[in-house]
Amino acid sequence: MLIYILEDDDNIREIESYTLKSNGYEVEEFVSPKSFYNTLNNELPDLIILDVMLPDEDGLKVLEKLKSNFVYSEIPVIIISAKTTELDRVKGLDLGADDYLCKPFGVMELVSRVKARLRNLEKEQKFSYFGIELSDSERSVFVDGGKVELTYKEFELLKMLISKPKAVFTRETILAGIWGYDDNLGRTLDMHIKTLRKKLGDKGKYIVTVRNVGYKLEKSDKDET
Amino acid sequence: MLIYILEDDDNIREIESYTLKSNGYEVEEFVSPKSFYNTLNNELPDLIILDVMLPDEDGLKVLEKLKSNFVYSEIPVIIISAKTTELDRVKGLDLGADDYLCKPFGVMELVSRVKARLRNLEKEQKFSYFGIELSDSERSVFVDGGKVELTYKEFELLKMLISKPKAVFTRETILAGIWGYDDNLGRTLDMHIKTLRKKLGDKGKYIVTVRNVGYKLEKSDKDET
DNA sequence: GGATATTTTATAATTGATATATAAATTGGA
DNA sequence: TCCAATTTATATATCAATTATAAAATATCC
Repeated sequence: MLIYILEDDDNIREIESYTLKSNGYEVEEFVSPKSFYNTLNNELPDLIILDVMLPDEDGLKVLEKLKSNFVYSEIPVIIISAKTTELDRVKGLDLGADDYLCKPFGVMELVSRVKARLRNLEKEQKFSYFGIELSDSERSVFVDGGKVELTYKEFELLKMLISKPKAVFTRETILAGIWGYDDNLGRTLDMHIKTLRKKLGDKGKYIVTVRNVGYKLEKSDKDET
Repeated sequence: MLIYILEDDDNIREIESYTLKSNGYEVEEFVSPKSFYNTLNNELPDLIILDVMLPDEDGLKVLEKLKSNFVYSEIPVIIISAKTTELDRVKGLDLGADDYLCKPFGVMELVSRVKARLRNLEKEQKFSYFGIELSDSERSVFVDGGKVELTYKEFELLKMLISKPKAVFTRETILAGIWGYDDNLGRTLDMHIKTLRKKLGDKGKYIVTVRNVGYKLEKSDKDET
């Protein structure tokens, strides 16, 4: 589990970082929004810890940007701030923060709140849909009991679709979630849909194209079995 | 959104209940774990607010039971407690609570933290009107329980109309909203209204032409059920 | 460096949107 | 009540946009 910390105070940042690392998390530290944004473009963390009072840019501004861009909006954000009034907390939470911790904070509580936010991700996820079974922890896929070898992108794609069968995922959502793309040019996604369908055999047709929108996983009533 | 409150103190429970209700949530109040469990068997809430010090059974015990049973474990639980030390908070969170709020709490913060927990669930939109059902996330439409396949424009059109039944949408509004047109020339809209009516079958006549203005979705009194 | 995975490019196939022409319905006025 | 004007409905053929596919090029991983 990868955590990004954006905090300009060296002392506090090091306390946070040390605490989380000793609890088994991978941590990247950032002093300014600028370097934070740069790294964010390369790799997405599982959680972000955000200070409010930063030198260049208000932490709440950073929060707003994160939550308004669908590439980042699903990443949990915990604000840690010296601004401690109820109004401050409400502001932060209503802007989309997932938790708000006031300075000075206890390191045990920090860990517990981080754990609480990551709980859903960390537990073993298994999905199944009409003969297609996917285990996240094993990174394995079985179709009608037979193992199917998928590449990284194919697996991520199927995982996204099977995580919520029948729900339509737009091309943008898929490209953002799996590729980290903001803009959609080529036919890369089509390509992976094609190979994934092929590898799923009969069940390949459960991946349904929703023209002008994206794709979904859905077994039509007509399909036997 | 349905919220269950388990809290034995009448004053506090009423404050919580009143606050949440006035923010648009549906609330059920429980004084004892026993009645709480009974109702839980009948209907699952979207969120649970839990007091720690209860007469019969410790609130943390209740929490443990909830989080160890997969039927309930996905429901977010917010603890509200007079036990306010860091250790208390850590205990609650580590047992699986999704948030921990200390008494005395501010009602605004309560609402913000409830919102934060429900944020992911709330965005699913479903509309229905006299046998016509539309799910936005699935991009599906059912008429009298039978699935109807709509094209992109047809779906957008029906979504607009069903989002506010009986309200008249002018041709300009529709063309601007769905086509992005500023000016209205051809018969494109009529065309799509036609195909949409056809696909809705019997219910097609619920799309009413308002001459010189536009269209609306409305079942006339004459139409049998 | 070789095998595999991924992306790009080019082209084909498919589907849905639109324009045009015409028919039908509605309205207001004689 | 009928007629003319206006607006809306319908049918079809064409066009445009989107998606699928195949093959080649590039990147990535042992």
